[in-house]
Amino acid sequence: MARPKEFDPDEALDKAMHVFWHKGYEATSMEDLLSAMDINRGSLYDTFGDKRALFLKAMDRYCNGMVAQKLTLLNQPGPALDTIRRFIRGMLEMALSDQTRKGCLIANTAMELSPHEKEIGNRVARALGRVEEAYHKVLVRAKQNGELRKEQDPRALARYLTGMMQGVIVMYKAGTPAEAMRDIVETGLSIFD
Amino acid sequence: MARPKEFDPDEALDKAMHVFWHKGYEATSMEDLLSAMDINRGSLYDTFGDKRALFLKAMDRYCNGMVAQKLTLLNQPGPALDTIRRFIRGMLEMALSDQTRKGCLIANTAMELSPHEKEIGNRVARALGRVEEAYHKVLVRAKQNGELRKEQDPRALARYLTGMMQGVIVMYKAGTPAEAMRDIVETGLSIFD
DNA sequence: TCTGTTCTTGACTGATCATTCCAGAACATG
DNA sequence: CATGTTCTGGAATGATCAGTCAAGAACAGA
Repeated sequence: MARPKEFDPDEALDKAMHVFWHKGYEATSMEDLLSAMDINRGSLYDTFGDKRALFLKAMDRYCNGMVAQKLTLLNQPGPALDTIRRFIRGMLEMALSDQTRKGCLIANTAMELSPHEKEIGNRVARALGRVEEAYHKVLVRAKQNGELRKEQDPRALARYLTGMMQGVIVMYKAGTPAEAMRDIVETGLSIFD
Repeated sequence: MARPKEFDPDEALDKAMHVFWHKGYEATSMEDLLSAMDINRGSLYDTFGDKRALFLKAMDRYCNGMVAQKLTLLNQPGPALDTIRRFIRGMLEMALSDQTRKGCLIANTAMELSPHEKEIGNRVARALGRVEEAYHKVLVRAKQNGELRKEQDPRALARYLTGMMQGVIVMYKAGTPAEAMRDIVETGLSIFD
């Protein structure tokens, strides 16, 4: 019974997410967000709250969108270890093809805000936990199928893969050449040989 | 032939380094730096230049101090792989004992600034290169001593260790429990078993 | 067409940002 | 003790920051 919004909130949030993803929280100004989202000040504050609230919504969107979608790739049928190898190599190639070097919003946020912002830190931890669980699930299957050695533990391996991929992100943001990046990933995966 | 400084520039730079290390570049204000360094505005600008110049000096101090010192541990005699294991476990325990979760200034800076600031990015890359070289040197010795399998390449392994440790830092900044951190490191090291 | 609600717009606020500048204090040299 | 240089302290700058607000536009329902 009133005037409808002239913009799509999901679309605007998506734009905001990409700005935070690219520049980080502190380095992003409301001006940056406004021009990227192409809406007005009042609309932004009315719809999303303040900068911090908008950032939390952007994180949620990232986790439920980008991350969740990628993790479904780990549910594919076939040999478990092959699925993992394919997944990790795919993530690397995707990263290498991004000229803007945005990396991963979760990793970026972990580094910038986790130690200082408890609520945000909790979300980061939860997101990383979801990643670990996704690896864990495939690795349990690998174990059952006899694809792992006796001393290899799915939980420890899941944590290892989670951590190693975060390292890949750091090296990639640091501008490491593709060849060195592939060395890291292939050597990391050689644990399954 | 004039009034001497009332403060020790090295000491002040060290304080500044710790602030940047703890809070990051953007989140650190000149006020933060002034109060931590316990000097006055004029003195800061006269001695170190502007914020960016101060940050570069802080980075250099970190690389030539903290990092270089740690890397000498990789030059110790004895079995090469044991040296690496000791080094990496030591780094982990050192990190876990830091309640402030500062992490590593190089990794923090890689994530915050490398993609956006070329000059800073170059320093990050150079620092990571030095780390890789330090690993490489020990790994070449390991190879010569027959501590590595035939298919294991010192260069790839050095890159792998460099990257994996960056991942450890991210996970640690994200607040990952010590137990999970040790899983990551021990699984990562199991590549040498 | 009229009414009521919500959205849009842009000016505005006060705080904080990095940086400059200058007056006076402090010291080494003559 | 006098002089010249450098350092100190703090006020002041203009830019930018996040966030507020009021006036008017736009639309849905009556």
